[in-house]
Amino acid sequence: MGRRKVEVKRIEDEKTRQVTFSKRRSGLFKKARELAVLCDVDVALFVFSRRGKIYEFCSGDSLAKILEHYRSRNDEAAETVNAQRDAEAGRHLQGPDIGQMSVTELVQQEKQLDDALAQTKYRKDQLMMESVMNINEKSMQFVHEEDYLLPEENDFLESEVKAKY
Amino acid sequence: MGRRKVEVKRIEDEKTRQVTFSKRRSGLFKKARELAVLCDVDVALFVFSRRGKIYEFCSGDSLAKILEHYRSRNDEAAETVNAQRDAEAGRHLQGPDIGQMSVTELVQQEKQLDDALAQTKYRKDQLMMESVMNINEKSMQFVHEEDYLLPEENDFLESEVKAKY
DNA sequence: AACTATTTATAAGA
DNA sequence: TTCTTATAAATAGTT
Repeated sequence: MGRRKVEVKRIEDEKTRQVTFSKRRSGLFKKARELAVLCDVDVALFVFSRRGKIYEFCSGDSLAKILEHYRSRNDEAAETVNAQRDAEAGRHLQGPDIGQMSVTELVQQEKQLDDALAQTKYRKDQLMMESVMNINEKSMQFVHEEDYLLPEENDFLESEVKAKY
Repeated sequence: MGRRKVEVKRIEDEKTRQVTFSKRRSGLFKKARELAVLCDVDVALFVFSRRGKIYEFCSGDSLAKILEHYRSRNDEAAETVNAQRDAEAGRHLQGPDIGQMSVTELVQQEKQLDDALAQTKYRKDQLMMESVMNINEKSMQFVHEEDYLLPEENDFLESEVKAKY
């Protein structure tokens, strides 16, 4: 949005970077406030400059109130998850108590869960695709294979299969 | 930015509000990321929908590390313990072998991982926000971006604020 | 979920 | 730094 289109990568020229920081920071806070007001939601925004300045925006209530609200919801979610885990008799995910973990640990845990989830989904899709292919081989032999070589048809098949589960 | 100029006040029509929320939320997160990248600063953004869903953006892991460091700077022993636990984090999520599971089991596992992931994110966000609050409390001054609407005063406030961390 | 008329943000320049 | 302005980007209402 300016005289020229700009690539999204670190601005090397310090003066330009500083000016851009100032302008865009203002714009970002303005938009954060607008989102909060227009859509009646809570927004918390923090920007930490390299020199250690902190710029903060918190919609409406104080951050403390938002956090309190957030905490109660979190606790509810925790109860649900814990109850489920107890019911499962520890069959699967025996991790450390999340409540005791540091931010760094939680970030790491989040990555691992993301990985595990991706692997699980991949394996699940793999199995399901195998099943579908078996069905096709056994009951749909009248279909010409060339039909599936068309990109559109292929994409269609893939997405439909995934969408069902 | 649209067919009409829009007043910055709560959108009463629910459907419109929902659509606007979706659009503007995307835009806000995009701009948050751009600011972080272009200006090489840390940004943390939390949006809480009315239905309790949380959308968060944090630039890199660097912010988590900054916050974590800040949290534990008064407790060197804690850092050591945390580091040890970090190293061991990978051992905690020992589930059954995915390769041996059926589709049904995989679906169940996926749900559990989803839950665990959600829980982890909640807790991470909670801790991050607590950390930010601690920083704000300890640095006696910070920028109130609520004052954004008063450009002159905002500039005055902004000029000399520095956080200690 | 796309489209497009407009408004808004902002990169350069003064 | 502040203002100006050409241009890019976001988005409100529409389909």
